[in-house]
Amino acid sequence: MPRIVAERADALPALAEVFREHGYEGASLSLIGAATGLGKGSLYHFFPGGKEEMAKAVLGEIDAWFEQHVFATLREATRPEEGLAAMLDAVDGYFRSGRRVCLVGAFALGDTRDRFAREIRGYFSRWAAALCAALARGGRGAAAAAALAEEILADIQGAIVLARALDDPGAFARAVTRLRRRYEMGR
Amino acid sequence: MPRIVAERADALPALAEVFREHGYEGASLSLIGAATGLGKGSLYHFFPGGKEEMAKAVLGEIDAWFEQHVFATLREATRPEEGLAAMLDAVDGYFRSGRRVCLVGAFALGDTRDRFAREIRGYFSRWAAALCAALARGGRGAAAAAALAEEILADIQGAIVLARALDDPGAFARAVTRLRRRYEMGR
DNA sequence: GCCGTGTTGTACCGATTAGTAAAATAGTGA
DNA sequence: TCACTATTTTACTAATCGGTACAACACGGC
Repeated sequence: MPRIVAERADALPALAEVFREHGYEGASLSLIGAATGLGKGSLYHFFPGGKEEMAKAVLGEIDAWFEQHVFATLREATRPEEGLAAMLDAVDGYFRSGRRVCLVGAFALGDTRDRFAREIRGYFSRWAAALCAALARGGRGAAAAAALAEEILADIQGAIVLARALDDPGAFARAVTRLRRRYEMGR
Repeated sequence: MPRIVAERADALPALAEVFREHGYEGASLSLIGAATGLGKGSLYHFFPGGKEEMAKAVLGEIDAWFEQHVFATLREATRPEEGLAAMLDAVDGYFRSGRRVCLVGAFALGDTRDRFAREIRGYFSRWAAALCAALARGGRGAAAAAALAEEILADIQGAIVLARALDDPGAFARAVTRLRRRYEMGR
């Protein structure tokens, strides 16, 4: 089995960047080819399902990253506040302190949502569930924890929108420190 | 001057809906034609600048609507809490209680932002400014008012993302009531 | 009725789209 | 070296893209 350097997974980061910047429809095969350095032949060799399979693979990798670095941390932290602080650190890093967009959120706003409804809903609902559980372990009632989890997620996603709209990453950074302070996870 | 039924402004609502659902790139002229009932000839007669002019017109109308129903209300309300309550009512109605997306926010997340950077930034910065002023008149310090205004905007935009992602308009409705309660504007 | 202007339908342009097919290349195990 | 297979290049669809040009149409003033 010829195993050169090329791996399907190697193309995923560049692929993700293209979808993030141009959206699903806007990510043309020529843009994808330029970003990944792969010709159409290679792309369809690795992703026989075309663009849809590429986007699904990207969503899968994003999901796995959050599962590992965010959801698991939230679930496993001995003290819930530590889990929340770790989540904010990971999120701040992942979204490049407001300079990077949430691909899942961007997909959710457009008509692309219907195509990847399962993946999008899974990402956010598992994030909300992990966050909710951590808040509940922190002593809050089930209802309050659920409401708070939703508010925190909305704050993060909204801050990304705002940072892009105002062209001011600071809007995202301020949201993160605001969240850190509110739940007394200051650093 | 022949003044039939057709007015350029008559096409704007349908036009806005197409851009909202499909994004700027995804809003093809055939989709636009189907939604407005106008052929290409008519569209380019009313909007010689093509899609870009159509989108600018839509953004302008949205801006005017918010200026009239949200920003002005925030500025003119005798008691600031009334202005905030009126804003939440207007926003809840405009976004169809979470079943409708914010076109400006959706544009901000994609590469369409660069094309309409001025309009997008203006919309959000004027909204933030009006909200900030109302909060300041309510007795908060300048810095606290600015931070709070940003948080409220992020909460609204993030709730729209969440509602779409989870396919649950309730996520938006809960955010609105949450905001109403927090600032004691219950109804 | 006619004229002029505002509106619309239609044919067309070159460019680009996603995707297919197959020939050519390159690396690996024997 | 050879055979086998993974990978890549290339050429090619058929459809659609945004946009242009222009002829046909509809209406109001006269």
